Amino acid sequence: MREEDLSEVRNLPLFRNMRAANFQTLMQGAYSQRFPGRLELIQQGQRADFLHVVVEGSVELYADWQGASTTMAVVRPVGTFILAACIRDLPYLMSARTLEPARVLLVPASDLRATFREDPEFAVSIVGELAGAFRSMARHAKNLKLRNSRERIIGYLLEQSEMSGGADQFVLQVEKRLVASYLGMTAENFSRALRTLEGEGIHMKGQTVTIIDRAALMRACPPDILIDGPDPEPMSGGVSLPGPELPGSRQERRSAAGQGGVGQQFRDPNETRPGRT
Amino acid sequence: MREEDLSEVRNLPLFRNMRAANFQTLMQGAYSQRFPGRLELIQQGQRADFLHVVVEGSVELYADWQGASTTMAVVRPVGTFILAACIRDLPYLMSARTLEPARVLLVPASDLRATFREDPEFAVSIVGELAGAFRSMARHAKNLKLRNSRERIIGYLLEQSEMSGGADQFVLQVEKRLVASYLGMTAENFSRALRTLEGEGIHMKGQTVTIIDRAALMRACPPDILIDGPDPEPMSGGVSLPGPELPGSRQERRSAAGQGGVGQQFRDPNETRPGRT
DNA sequence: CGCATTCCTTGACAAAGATCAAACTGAATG
DNA sequence: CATTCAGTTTGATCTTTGTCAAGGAATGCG
Repeated sequence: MREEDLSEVRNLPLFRNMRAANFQTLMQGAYSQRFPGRLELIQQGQRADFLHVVVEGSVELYADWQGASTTMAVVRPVGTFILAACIRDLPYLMSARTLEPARVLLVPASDLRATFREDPEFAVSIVGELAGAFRSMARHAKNLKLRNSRERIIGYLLEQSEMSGGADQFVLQVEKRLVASYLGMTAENFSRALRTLEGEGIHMKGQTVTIIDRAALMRACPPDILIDGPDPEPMSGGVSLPGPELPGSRQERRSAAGQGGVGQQFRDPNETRPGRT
Repeated sequence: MREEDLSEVRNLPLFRNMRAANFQTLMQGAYSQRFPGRLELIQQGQRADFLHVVVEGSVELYADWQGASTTMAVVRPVGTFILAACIRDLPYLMSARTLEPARVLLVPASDLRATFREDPEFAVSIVGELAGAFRSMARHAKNLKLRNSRERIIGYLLEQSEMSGGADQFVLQVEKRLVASYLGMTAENFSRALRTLEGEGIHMKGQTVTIIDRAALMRACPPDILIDGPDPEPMSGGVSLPGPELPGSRQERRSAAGQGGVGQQFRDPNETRPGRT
């Protein structure tokens, strides 16, 4: 594995604080591998033998049942996935495929578990990572259950804007169909909903989103750090879509777990009207 | 705290394997508290100061946004909740309220984190618990995204049957409205859907469910261990509804964590019983 | 016991979302 | 530069699900 990649991995929240010797041991058992685009890396139901770390490219996590399929997350450098399955030594609940050519670091799950007992700092990192992944998934479920499709779209776009440092214009990082699937709707519905958002605060041209009337959008879907936020200390773990890039910076890539959201406020927890569900 | 309760707690997957001395220390900082029914224990957005262990009664985890509200889980003895928030020292993503009078053990999050570094076995338990909670939440999201309401209901009932040891008749453990909310639909829709399932494999009388035609149900919603199953080694963490009881055993209560279906027994005779409160 | 809640059910209706088919777009390719 | 192909958009239509309103059943309490 290349030095540079090693140091990137070493800087992951997951590996950052462990003892150098243990990191070295872990990495000796690991290996880095290149994959072409659109290749299935793992299938749901398989056993978890390796923790996966995306070093380059991007990987989609998805799930299917009875012919239906849904995107659960996209992981970009440097993010990890299927940590939970490795820890528990159980079958994956999701499948993974590359969206584009990618390089992935594979860390044997057995080494992972062994090192966990050896190195308290590593254990702390692992548990923090997992807790973050849990919270991300909880947010995902809340989003699906508490908002309708229109609101989820607005929430997503505002979140993307937030991740672009609050910019009013940014570029979607993934295909719309994939965003639609992630947000739990059909591509057609997503398209139509975007259409109706034109003139209500959003302008779209290709993959470029422009926020015209932020206030109106926030009225239509008040952001909530208990749904939209990333947690303050970003975790990888691949439970969200990647952040956007600003228009005209095509090759600049950040971690999907990346930037923390600012400027979002709590809602008053006391106002509870009859629920939607 | 009562001896008996302590030993129950000691037998939780989370505390079972830790060193006796550490368990004792943890429990010394902890305290047990009684709450009346329908009382809000924690509100989403609050800071996580204590890990909660339900010793008696039952607790609902729910979330709301803009007046809408949805049930995320119900925790019964002996199950834990909000572990992830404690680990990360971040605000809860969910609120919790008692459904009935309950007794809850409160373990200071700081003690939890300290003990984590001290005791590798405890660390292993924590991470296992969290990994399980993550997977449960992932299942929940998959269920919502890949199945329609009718299928989710069938899946739920088949799962409940499974938890009753495959019995064809069992009693719902929680109000239907709550099940409906958990499954991501309105109570009205739930009621109607159940109605149409009469004569298609299900018979309902009050809270008692009878499975008439299991094969038909499994055709309508093929069970999938990557959605419905509990993981082999059951975790608590409160990310599912509790298991049913067989008709005519009203007072027999099992752990919500015991989603793992059958045969989870407590009572491990080699026991330490730490002190006070 | 009867009243008051709370939960559950039902009906009529409206809205949201899915499906199917077809056309359009834009980038990659020969 | 035409072709191709995946992705996107659009329209028409249908299904699913939510909403509102009201009645019924069960339960707890005075």
